[in-house]
Amino acid sequence: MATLKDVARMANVDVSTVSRAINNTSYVHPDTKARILASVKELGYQPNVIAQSLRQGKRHTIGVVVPRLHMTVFAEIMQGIEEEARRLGYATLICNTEDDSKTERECLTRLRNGFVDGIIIAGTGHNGRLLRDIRSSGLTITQILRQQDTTLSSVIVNYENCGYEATKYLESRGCREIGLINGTMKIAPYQERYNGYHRALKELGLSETSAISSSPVNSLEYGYQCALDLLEQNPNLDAIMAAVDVQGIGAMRALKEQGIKVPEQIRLISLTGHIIGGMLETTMTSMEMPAHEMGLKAALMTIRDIESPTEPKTPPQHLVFTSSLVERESS
Amino acid sequence: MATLKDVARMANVDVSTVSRAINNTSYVHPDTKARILASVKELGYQPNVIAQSLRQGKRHTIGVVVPRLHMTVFAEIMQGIEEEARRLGYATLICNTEDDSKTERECLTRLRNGFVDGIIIAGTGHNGRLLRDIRSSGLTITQILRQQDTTLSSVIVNYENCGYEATKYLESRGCREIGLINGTMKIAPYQERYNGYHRALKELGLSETSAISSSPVNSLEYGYQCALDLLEQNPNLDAIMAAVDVQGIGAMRALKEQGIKVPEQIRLISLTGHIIGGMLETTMTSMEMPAHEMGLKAALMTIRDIESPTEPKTPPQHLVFTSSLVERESS
DNA sequence: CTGAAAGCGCTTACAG
DNA sequence: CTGAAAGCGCTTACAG
Repeated sequence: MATLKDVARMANVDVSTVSRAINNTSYVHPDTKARILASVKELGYQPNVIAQSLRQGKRHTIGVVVPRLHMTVFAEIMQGIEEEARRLGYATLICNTEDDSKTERECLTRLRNGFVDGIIIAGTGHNGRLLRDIRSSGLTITQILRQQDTTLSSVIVNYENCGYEATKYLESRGCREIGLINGTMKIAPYQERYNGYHRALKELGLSETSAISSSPVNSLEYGYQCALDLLEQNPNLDAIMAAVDVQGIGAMRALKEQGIKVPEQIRLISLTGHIIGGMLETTMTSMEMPAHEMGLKAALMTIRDIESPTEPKTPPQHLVFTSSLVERESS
Repeated sequence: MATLKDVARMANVDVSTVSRAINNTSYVHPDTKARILASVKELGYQPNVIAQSLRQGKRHTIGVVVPRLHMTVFAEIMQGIEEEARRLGYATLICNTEDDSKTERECLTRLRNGFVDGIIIAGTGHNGRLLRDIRSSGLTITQILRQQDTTLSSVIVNYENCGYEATKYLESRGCREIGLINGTMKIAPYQERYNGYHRALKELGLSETSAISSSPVNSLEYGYQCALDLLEQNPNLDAIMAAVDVQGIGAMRALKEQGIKVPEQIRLISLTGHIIGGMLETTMTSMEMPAHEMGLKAALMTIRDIESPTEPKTPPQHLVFTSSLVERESS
């Protein structure tokens, strides 16, 4: 790769002049500039972003740390983040943690040491200390979808309300034995969805049936397994709420194998719907969040904070969105 | 963030000694070392990888450029790549292009200028020149799944055979009017799947019915639209081959809406299956590739080449895998 | 065993 | 309008 020095030599000027000509950072005589740009072109010069970063202390890059992208709402959020970041001149680096706290720690450690100016994370909840350290070392951190720490900014959904509304909806459709497929309560959204479910049941005078399996939470198998568990726990089950879409898909398969008809015998609803719900053989009713917009907002908040000149950084901001019910065939 | 200098000052030694102590790069007196490590701990020192990279000319990072992760086989390949990279001490940065050549160019340009030592790419086919430039500037490039350029290494599947075998299989199940949902022929795998399909039809004396829509190739809508097109083109259609899973899911929905039974009236097969196929209401027969292993191999090839001391780099290597048929309910 | 110096490729006050 | 110098945070020959 050609460097500034090579260009300078070829154009017979100092490297500083080349830098100025390329970045339009101060006036350069048109003739000189022309000569320089010709050399740049001939050598195919490309600035080394690593050197720029080191020098400027800014990398115009944000890191995004998510549990999974595959078949989850994170894929949609990611698109929003990328779109907004691109618009504002930032690149994005994605890291998958598979909801493993050790992997997450590795990702965070790598990102903090110079790769990025800020981090958007849907965390495992196990690296709270590290996250606060990173924050206080000057990087911007925004929590997305999972608010594990109120001292850090966040863009989330009112999950409690989401679980509450879905339960009320099912009851209004005549269901009395409503089961919940959930995830570990250590992760905020799962805890809150459960709270909403619980509150609604109490108000309605209904009793609880819920399941948590041991497979990775965001998997089809998890939903499949949990659905079978629910059926065993409660033979009179007449509705299933799945925390996320993939669980719902797995549950649908389990019901099919048991010869149970959806929605005739059991109504099914996903609490975190995304695009696939409308394209299944039996389309799935779901609570849907404005994922794309949430991504946009998270990117905007993050970049604004990165570029804010105030020190210490601005206080944490919390943006709460609401999911809305999209009725389809499964309920 | 604390720097080497801070640690050096605190431990009363030179920065070079700190560097040596931390990296175990030469003997340091145990007492000095202890003092240094104590300071490191107290200051919470973390090396700045940007500075390390600039200095060493190596970043121990590979970039992965893919069209999409969401609901595609790339998600699975990605897991393989990440697993192997991690094992070998490399980090991975993912870039989504959404199969847009402009976005792809931006990603590549950003990555080349210092971010990574090598790139694994499933390309759009529109930046061949840029890729060769990057290659000749010293970065390792490995094509995954899409071999657009034989002068660059690749890890792919024998798509021609895949299309051929699937067609023969459907014929053996009694199908005579076999439709193909494909993607743009400019992308190698689509062209090759078509070739295999075509070859089989010719051998069997059957005629062609195929569809390409205008939505993004990897989308549910695309499959849905194409299925409707196929039905219109050929009222006697008795089988559909979808290039990828999401297309197959969309097609299944279209058939359901038309009141057509799968597999009784139309058999359905996906040429690029992954995990979701086994969890649908009607599980989907598909040709499956060893995606995880392909990811491992791509990462290994890439990192081996990065670390190979020979200059110019080793000649391109091509690894070809074969898909195998997994029979499920849809056929 | 450890320090002083050079340098990775840039940018940016400071002169002139 | 342009050059010379310093410095971002490291690593690594070179001395001693």
